[in-house]
Amino acid sequence: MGHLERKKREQKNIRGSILNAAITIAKSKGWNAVTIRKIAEAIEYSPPIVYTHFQNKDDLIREIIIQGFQKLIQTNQEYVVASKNAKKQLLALSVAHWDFAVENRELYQLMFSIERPIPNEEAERGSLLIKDIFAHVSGKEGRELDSIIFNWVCLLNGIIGMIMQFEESEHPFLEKYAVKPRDLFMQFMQRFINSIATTESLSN
Amino acid sequence: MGHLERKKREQKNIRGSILNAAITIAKSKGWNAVTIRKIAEAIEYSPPIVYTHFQNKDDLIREIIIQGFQKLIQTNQEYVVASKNAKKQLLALSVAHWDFAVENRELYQLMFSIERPIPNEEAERGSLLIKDIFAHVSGKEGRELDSIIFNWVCLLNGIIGMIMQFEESEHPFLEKYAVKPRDLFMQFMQRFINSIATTESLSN
DNA sequence: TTAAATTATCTAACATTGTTAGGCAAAGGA
DNA sequence: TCCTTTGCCTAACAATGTTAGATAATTTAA
Repeated sequence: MGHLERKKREQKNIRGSILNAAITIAKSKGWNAVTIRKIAEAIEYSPPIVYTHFQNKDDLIREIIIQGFQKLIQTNQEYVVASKNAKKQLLALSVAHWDFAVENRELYQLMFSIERPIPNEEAERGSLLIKDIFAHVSGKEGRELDSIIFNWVCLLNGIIGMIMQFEESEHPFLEKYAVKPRDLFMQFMQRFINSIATTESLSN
Repeated sequence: MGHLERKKREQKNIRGSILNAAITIAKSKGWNAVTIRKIAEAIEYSPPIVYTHFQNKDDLIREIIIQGFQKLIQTNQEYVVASKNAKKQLLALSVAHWDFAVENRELYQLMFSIERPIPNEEAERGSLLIKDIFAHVSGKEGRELDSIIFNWVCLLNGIIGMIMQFEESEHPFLEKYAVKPRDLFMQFMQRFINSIATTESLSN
């Protein structure tokens, strides 16, 4: 009866392998190339095995997204604890998103894709940390605070998505600026943070 | 030989019907349901007819996107000429995007989808009008001006995409605000515009 | 230990997709 | 009238997600 544990672990490993295989394929050939058969081939099982671990392909993708948000939350926390004052934490938070997006490009694109309206409790969970920091820097609360965070998220994902697109298509915009995309991004976010910061928090 | 003209027109009509059919299907069942066979059925032709007018499905979609940008540019112009001073024009420009996005929801999602890195000269063309207005309001030029416009576009599409997503998933965020999404959007954009406007243009 | 039952996995098939090859029939030109 | 071109179709291909049913392995019960 103690085998049940090992069994479950093995099952989970298959589940994990499926998820990993999907991400690996996406990394090298894009999400369009992520196919049940290719996943099966990668993990050396037959295609139907996927359906013993996921209801269908959408379910599989959703799982990847959820894990993505968990990972992002973790990155956020790591970056935030590394910086002292709240204003710097806000920039750190922004940069955390950027670095996550660069490191997990495909995953990020999936997570924030407009076409996939997936409401995620994970995202909700992560917003607690964010809310704290924003409250501190902006001095706002309640509705106004929500609105600022909303603004930030939009700006953040808008910029990241756009710079990524520019990079892919070798858009002249990036050449014009002789700075690295990451620095460019930081400039943008710094400006936004300054615009919402109280004069108090501006002093340091 | 004069028939050539009429013939071409008829050909173009098929082409147009294909595009229309694709958009109609997308409107009612989403882009995933846009399929060569369904398009063919809608226009009462056989599937291969599509390939006499488009190289492949991607080509068809690209064409839809290009026409979308042309339409958006037109909307922009209409809204801008209807407002007098530059600052109001800037808000008008923002609202034009919003209204276009609401009226052509699926098209908009397609046009600004992260997953589809399509560099479009059309978008470039439309940016001329935008650049003028921004230059006037912000008093900037060159690199700084580009950067502000970039910021605006990111914010704009970020907010629109996000509010749309919230609407679809009946996210509590929208309930908390007892305002209509459009008004909420205008608030956000107004704040941004104020933040970039020179003190000069702030006076009126 | 052995028979039964359960579980893990596979092979084979299905319908749906994009796409292409090849043919037919109408129209136009000689 | 015959030949060529054109417009369109039927039929097929391969790749996709997904399911049904069979088989092999393992666990349980006797």
